[in-house]
Amino acid sequence: MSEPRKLEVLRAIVEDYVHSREPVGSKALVERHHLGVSSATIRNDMAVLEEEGLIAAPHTSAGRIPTDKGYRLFVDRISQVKPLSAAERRAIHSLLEGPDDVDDILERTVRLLSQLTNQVAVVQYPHSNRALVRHVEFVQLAPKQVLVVLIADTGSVGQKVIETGSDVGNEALMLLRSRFLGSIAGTQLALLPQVLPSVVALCPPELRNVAQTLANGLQALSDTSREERILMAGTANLARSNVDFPLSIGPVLEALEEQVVMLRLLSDMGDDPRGVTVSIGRENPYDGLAEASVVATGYGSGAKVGILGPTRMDYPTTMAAVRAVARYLSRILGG
Amino acid sequence: MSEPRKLEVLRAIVEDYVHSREPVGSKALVERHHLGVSSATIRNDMAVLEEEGLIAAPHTSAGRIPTDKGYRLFVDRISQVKPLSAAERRAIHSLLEGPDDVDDILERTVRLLSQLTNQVAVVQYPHSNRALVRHVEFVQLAPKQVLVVLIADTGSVGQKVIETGSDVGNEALMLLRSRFLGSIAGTQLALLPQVLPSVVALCPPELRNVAQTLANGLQALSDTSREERILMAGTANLARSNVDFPLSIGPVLEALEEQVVMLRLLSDMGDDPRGVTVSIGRENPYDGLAEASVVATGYGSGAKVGILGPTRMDYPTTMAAVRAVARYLSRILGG
DNA sequence: GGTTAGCACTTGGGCATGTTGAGTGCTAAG
DNA sequence: CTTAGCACTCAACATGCCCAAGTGCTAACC
Repeated sequence: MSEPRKLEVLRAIVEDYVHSREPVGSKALVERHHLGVSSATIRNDMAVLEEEGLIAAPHTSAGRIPTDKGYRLFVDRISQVKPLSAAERRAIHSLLEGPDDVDDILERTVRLLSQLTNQVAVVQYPHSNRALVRHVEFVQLAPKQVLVVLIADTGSVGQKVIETGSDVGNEALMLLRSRFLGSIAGTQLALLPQVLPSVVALCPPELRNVAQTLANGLQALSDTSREERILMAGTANLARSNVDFPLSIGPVLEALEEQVVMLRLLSDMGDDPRGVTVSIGRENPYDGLAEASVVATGYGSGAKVGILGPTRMDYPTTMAAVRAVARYLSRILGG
Repeated sequence: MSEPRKLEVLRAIVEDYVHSREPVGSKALVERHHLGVSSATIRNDMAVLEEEGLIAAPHTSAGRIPTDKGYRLFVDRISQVKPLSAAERRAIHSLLEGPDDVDDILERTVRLLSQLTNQVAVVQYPHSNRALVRHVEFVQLAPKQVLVVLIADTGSVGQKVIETGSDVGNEALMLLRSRFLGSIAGTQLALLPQVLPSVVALCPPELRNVAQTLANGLQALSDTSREERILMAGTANLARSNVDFPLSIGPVLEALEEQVVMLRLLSDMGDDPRGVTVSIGRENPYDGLAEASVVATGYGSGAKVGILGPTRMDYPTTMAAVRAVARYLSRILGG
């Protein structure tokens, strides 16, 4: 049996199944694709594919459907990225226009991606490790409550209310503000842990406690700031594509709601040199996503964009869309 | 026929249907509820109820299910709010602990509410009309880009990137900042539209253009600030409760994703003096929610909290939960 | 008048049975 | 290695049947 044809058969099965949603049989296969052989030969090939765990039959007299492993092989070795249509390119281009506000851009991106792919789109807030501290503000909200605001030169703003053990006077707060600002303005957010202690140390002893608390707050802001948040759109697509599997949609929605799960998932997916990374079905660490695949890639300086959908999805097109969107996103937001 | 019993029958039908999910017949009714009459009598009553459009039969030989109108009557005149269980009270109480950060509180609230009711919970960011301007910051991001930050004394922070037509020097920006800050610090956000123009007018002529642009930005921030956003949780509950109606879940997810739709919906629901407002099925303006009900109420100074679920829901319990959560929310966040 | 028992009638759901068609695996020949 | 042929399997569909739940109606009852 010829190895190339075997792959060709797998490819045909995947493609047919993806858009018919029905197990595909040997006869239908030879009709729709002009492989130069008869259905009997295909049957033999399919038997082998099944033995190798690449396809499976729901029941005896049904056609075959790809397994997770089958999709994996398809994605890795067979499929080639499909170019986007002109309309799609245009839609992405129009992202370039409009306001430069990060929030706006991300929101529009995630919507666009969900429409492009008909899946749930997810985007992580951009990493701002290289971002520099632009401004620091301490605002007294209540006697023992201070709002700490950290503004980066990227335009990202982090805020947090912290409790100061004791009552800080407004003048003291102003003093601390200018101290902090003077010392850390212009430094990278990522370097804050190294810089902050010395600022605290230089404060007058009676303010040192408060200064430490504030420093902790700033620290926390720089860590968890916005890059630990995600935005998503198109959850309704889940209902559309899964009319036959209404069962599995619950766990998927749960996973999507748990930002922690999604962040974990996204960051666990290494960066494939080929452009996009795909995680298929049970390859996913989270059980609720056993019937789902994630197609994602990095953009900017390491944050992720991607989509989530049923394992039975059109990988080539989806991968193309994700890749294209990520590229534009990188371009707009800069490295 | 006695009017009170008729209502009693409707109540019984609603209650049974809500937790059995099956049309309820006359015989089952007399068995489960000790109404002092026979099934034949109930049948007569049911015929009347059907005539009045309060209940309907899916097909000839099936029991009856409540119509939207039936639920409406039930909610308005029959049901009495069920007291929460001790465990539920405890869960809500524990909201009082933990950080005072508005975002944290809202997030925990919405999660709690969705668990309490097994529905999708929605909460609108608190209205901050009474909020005072605490701080204003202009940060230059690029030659023609300025980040405008508006901080209120409630701890809410709004930010927006705006394009200034021309290049503003840093000194000019600092000047403008102190002008604005001096004039509007301490004023209510709601009053900004009246105050801002005079600030602009007092600026040196060469800066007036920029000042106007910045003022517009501030204006926009105070309008749309955060009260125009909503937070939600528990979308997975949709899948759970709707195993039989997998069809309708799509449109509902769409509606939930459109913050505009939800905001409209929430604000269209007047504030019922009895505590909570209910919008049932087709009473909802949005078509996708024709099979859904919304139970909501105001908290704090006018923002809304509530839940969304299938028309077939346990209204008394749900209403109790929403009301209780709203009360605690008001207490924590203050009027 | 309201209530009730009784009864004929409707109808969806469950079940057993039969039929069909897609699809397989195997074998033997090319 | 490929292919034609064939027996076999099995989900999906259809058909017919019966049953239980439920209704609406009528006539008697209090």
